[in-house]
Amino acid sequence: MTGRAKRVTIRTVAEDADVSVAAVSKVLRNSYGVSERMREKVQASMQKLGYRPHSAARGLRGKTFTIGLLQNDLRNPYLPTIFDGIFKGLEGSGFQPLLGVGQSTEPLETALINAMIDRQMDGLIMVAPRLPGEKIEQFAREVPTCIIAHHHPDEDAFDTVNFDDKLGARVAVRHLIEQGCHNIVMLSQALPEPGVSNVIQQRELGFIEAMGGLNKRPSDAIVHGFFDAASTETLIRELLLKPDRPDGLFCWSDMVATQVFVAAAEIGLRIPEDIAVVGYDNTYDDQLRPFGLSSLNQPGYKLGVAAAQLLLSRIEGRSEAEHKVFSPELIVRGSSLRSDDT
Amino acid sequence: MTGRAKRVTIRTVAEDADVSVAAVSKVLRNSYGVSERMREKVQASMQKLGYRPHSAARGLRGKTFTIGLLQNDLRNPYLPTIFDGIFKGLEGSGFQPLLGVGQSTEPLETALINAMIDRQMDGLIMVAPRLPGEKIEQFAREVPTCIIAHHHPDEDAFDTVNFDDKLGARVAVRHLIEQGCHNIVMLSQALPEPGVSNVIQQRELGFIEAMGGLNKRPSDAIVHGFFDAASTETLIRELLLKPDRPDGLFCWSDMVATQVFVAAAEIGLRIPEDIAVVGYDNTYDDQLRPFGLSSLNQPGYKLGVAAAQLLLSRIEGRSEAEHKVFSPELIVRGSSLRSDDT
DNA sequence: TATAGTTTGTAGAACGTTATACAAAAACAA
DNA sequence: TTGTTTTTGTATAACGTTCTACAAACTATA
Repeated sequence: MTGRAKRVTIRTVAEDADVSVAAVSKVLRNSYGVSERMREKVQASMQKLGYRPHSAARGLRGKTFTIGLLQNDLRNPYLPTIFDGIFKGLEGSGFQPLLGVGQSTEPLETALINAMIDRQMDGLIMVAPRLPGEKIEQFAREVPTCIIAHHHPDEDAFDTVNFDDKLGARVAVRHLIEQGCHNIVMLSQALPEPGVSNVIQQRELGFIEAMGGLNKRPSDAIVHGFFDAASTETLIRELLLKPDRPDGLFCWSDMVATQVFVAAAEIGLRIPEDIAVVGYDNTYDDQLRPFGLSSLNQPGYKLGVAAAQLLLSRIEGRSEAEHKVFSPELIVRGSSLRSDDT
Repeated sequence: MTGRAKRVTIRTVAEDADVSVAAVSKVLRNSYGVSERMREKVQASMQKLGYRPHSAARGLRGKTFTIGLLQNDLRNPYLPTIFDGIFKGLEGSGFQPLLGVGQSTEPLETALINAMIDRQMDGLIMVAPRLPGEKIEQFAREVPTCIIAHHHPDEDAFDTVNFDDKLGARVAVRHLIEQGCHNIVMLSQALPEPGVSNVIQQRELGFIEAMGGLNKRPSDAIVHGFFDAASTETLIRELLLKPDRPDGLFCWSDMVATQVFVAAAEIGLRIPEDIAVVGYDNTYDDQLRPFGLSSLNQPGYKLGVAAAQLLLSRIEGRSEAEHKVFSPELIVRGSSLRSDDT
């Protein structure tokens, strides 16, 4: 009954406004050489017919006005703040962001980025990609690219936006030392493929630097969790039950920090008296307030806005790379604050 | 230095394999009329040159092999389970899922869906859309569509996949009554635009049904929270501090339920002794175990897989609508379990 | 009034596919 | 052999845009 209506194309508009197809296209892209009278006539027709440009067709020639966003972990509560920033930064630019989920493996990530390039997207923002630098560089040569949360300070094929992860780790360690911790351990995460560009690796490096003064082999002071929560939990339990269990724990993310809370409670260890805990990302601001988790605040929103702006300017033609680095800030709460009178 | 390499097209392949463009296209779509010898020759060339079809170009004629996913709330921890299911269900189909974020307002959602249609996507899966039924129906006539978590049992323009939300609410209320609660309140959420298709509304309806026997006006028994966490928190506090505060709370989602935990702890109310709490979605399985939140389990994974399959079959040509409804299951934990010996 | 701009509009090739219509070759039947 | 099918491969018109070249109509200048 309701016959699939024929799409309104640039041609339909041209006929309706009684001008050439080329004219309509010009109006659309507001390029040089259209009289006021014509512009109005054409715009009226577009309005009337409800014309919307067909981006697949556009893609064949020029832009698709689409930005590809690469994300790996839908569950990480830190990431939405980044996306909020990206959306904000893209608002009003006419570019439509679309998100692809890489599921944390290199082949899937590669396939996804290829898919985006095949769909002729105009720019890419990757959040914490798993891909090695050379691969990203290769892609970046095909399409304007901006990377969030992956350190490539010397790269010139693409832009990066980061918080200073080394600094964050150093600040955390210093704080734990000030609180009287002697046996500080970092709860990190095993990387599928290690590389200094990785945010976690950077935090490890900062941790090692800051621990330089302590008499402990760094390798012993870093424990690597896993990607799935269950195995990480076992690991945490083991760590907390060891005879020489740590009295200070620096967690690579708030997510694992909450797991520590759970495990500690079940084992009967007090936080911060028995173990002081510092997390990372300052998520869970509302939801887990009673835990009072100390954490490094690094508003993802900032990253997102900056990335969007960089990408837009690159699409506009900029070709020298820019690398933005923001500084995280330690928010001290109950989980690491011991009364100074011991 | 590294000149942007020219893209390998179907034409390049044709030349390399020394056949016609049409032939390559046929191989690509494995359509009728290709000899074994030719198929091999062409595939070898494609392999050698690393050919990848250009979907923007494809879109101009036929399919783009892209599925649009509509999501509204990146922060809801329940949704990733749905997406896992969708990804799984789409795996190996050759369709690439891409996610758009609607940000919970109707105009943005409409714009987003239009953007997807303009990009010539082959199918749409919308998760808990804000759009009214007629609008969805309109879109569904342009492109195969499947809706998750929105009840439209009589619709025939698109498919739906849901858990039975009324049932879940009824089960929750019955359980609370069995646990001796007399003053049961539902903590719901204000809807931007109400409609029975909405999941939350359905839960309210189920709640009212089950409360039928109790001597309280339903309108008093349902409290509506807000979209932002902060205002909802204030509301919860007020509710818990009222002289006739509830002794049983049915929360529309685990997210608000955790807020209740926080507020109760700060006010000094015990769960479940003072208030029994039942949540919805059974998220936070790992992370909040110590809270022991009773909740309605409704694995999103199932929804996702089913939706993907329905969509694929619709793309294949099915035209009669299908409406799948699964049953949620109450998982009883400490937050609502009172020892029976009073 | 010529001549040289400048402004306004149009034709039409191109982008990388798909798919229809058809020609050529091979296989079969009489 | 001759005709009839069937198989295999090709030429080419779309699809909806963009954009370069160019023609036509004005304006300004000499």
